[in-house]
Amino acid sequence: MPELPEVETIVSDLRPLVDGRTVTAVDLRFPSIVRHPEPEAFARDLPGQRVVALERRGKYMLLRLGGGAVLVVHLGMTGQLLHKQPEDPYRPHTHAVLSLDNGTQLRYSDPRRFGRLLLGTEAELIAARRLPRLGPEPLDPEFTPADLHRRLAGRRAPLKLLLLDQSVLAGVGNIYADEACFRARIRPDRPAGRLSRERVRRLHAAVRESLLQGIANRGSSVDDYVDLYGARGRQQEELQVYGRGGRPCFKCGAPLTLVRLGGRATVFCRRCQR
DNA sequence: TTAAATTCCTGTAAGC
DNA sequence: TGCTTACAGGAATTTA
Repeated sequence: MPELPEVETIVSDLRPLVDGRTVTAVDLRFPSIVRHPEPEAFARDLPGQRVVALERRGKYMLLRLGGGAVLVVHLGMTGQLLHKQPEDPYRPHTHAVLSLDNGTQLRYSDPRRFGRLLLGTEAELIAARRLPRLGPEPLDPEFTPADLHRRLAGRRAPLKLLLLDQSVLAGVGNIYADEACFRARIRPDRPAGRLSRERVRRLHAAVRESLLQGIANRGSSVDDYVDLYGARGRQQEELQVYGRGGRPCFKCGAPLTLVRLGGRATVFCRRCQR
């Protein structure tokens, strides 16, 4: 699943390849992957536009265009953005192909189609409710333990569900939420608003460390995630709890507990996390 | 405002 | 072997 570290890996690889390039053609092979504007307008308006900056916001990729609009890519669960030559064979479920003025292509494929492409100014996309208001960037130096404490205060939902809530914190998904809770030694089913300042401070550090380790390892390839070139990340080899329900905790040896929180598989260690 | 449930979608794996 | 079924989950939407 592409979460913050996976999207960050793609954006930083994509930057030197696409920054300054102009989109010359758009081929929508599955038009409804475009959620804004109408696919016809998307395919008509994007060609001729030059990419002037690439950013990541939460799990969203933002390609800023010369005209003031932004091309937004969200990978959903199984989305892949691949950098290809025109003669390379298409992989299945390739929904959109963007040709660039250096002769290369960006291809978007997504079997489950939970991902999306958007085009417009940020104000327009927010007004159209296509871009949600996102919480702070966890790796922003200005994001402090006090900020996190304030955002969790008064909330009775399980901690894990708030870590997954993109309006509370942007970019954390199921993998890094479980990993951060383990690293912080906090049970993911604890009511979020009941955590002491000390525990929130630990959680704040744990979230950042988990994400930074993921970036350093070029992401977790537990399912379909690959980078721009189709290569897998290495972070899945470092995961302590995600996907390991019933298997022994690497730290204490006790079998890890698998529960369901908000419909999400959640794994933690009853002995190490309290 | 918050929280929980539902929906979308298909490849994969488990079970019979 | 071949079929059916359950499961994976990000985020929008709906309901309470």
